[in-house]
Amino acid sequence: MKKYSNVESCPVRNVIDRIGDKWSMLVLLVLEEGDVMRFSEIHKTIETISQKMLTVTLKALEADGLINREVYPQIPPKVEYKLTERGKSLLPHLHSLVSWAAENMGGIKESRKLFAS
Amino acid sequence: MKKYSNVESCPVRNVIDRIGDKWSMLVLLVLEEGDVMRFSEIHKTIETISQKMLTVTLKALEADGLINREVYPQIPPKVEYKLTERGKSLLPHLHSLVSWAAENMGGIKESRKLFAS
DNA sequence: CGGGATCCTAATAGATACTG
DNA sequence: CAGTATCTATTAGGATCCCG
Repeated sequence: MKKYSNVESCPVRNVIDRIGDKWSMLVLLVLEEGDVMRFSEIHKTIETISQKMLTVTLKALEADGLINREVYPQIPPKVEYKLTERGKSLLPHLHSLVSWAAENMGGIKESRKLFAS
Repeated sequence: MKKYSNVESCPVRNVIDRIGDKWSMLVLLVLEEGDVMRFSEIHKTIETISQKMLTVTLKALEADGLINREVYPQIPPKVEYKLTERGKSLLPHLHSLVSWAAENMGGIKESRKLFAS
C-alpha cells in the first residue's frame, strides 16, 4: 500500500484545499447560475460574505484559471466575472457532491446527535 | 435567482466543511485502500499527520457515520477503523474529484504562475 | 463601484508530555 | 497502543477606513 507522506505533491489536495475553503465552491455555483456577473451582483447573492473575502476568493479562483475577470475601465468601474472552460468542467463533480450531500444530510445529522449523546 | 444568504442550512456546505478540512479526505481514501486498519497503521500510511489531528479527524468521521470504530478491550489496546456503507457511498464522488484534479493540475499550476507574474 | 490596506479575533493545526 | 491534555504557532476570516 502506498504511503501518503508527501501530502503537498498530491493533486487532489491542491484542489480540495482551494474549493474546500469557506466560499470558493459557493461562488462557483453562483457563477454557474448567473453566467456573467458583476462583483456587486455576486455580493448581493451571497449576502453573508464580507467584501474582503469575496475579493480574496475571486482572486484565488482567477489565479487557478477557474473564472475570468474582465475590467471595464470606466467611472464608476465595472468588473465582470464568469466561469472559464476549466471552471465549467469542474462543476459536474461539485454537483455530484451536492447530490450526495442532499441525500445523506439527514442521516449524518442523526449520526451526529447519537454520537454526541 | 435564489439567494445564498443562509449558508449554514446548505447541506453541501456541511459536507464540504467536513471533507474539506486538512485530513478527512485523505483518511477516507486510505481507509478505502486498507479496508480494516488500526490507528497506528493509518498513522504510518499518512506519515505527516500528527497523532492529535489523526484522532480528531477519525472522531469527526465517526460522528458523521462515515467510518466505524471498534475497540478491543485488551492490553495493549487495539482499535480498528473501517468505512461504513455511507462512507463507501461517498468515495466515488471523491474519486471523481481526484480524477479531475489529476487531469487539471498541470494547467492550474501554469495559471498560477502566469497570474503571479 | 470595486476594490486595497490595516488591524484584530477566532478557529485550526502542530509539538510535547503524559496515561490506562 | 491509542489515545488526552496543554500550550503555542499559524491561518482564515471579519471590521473598518480609504481611494481612483
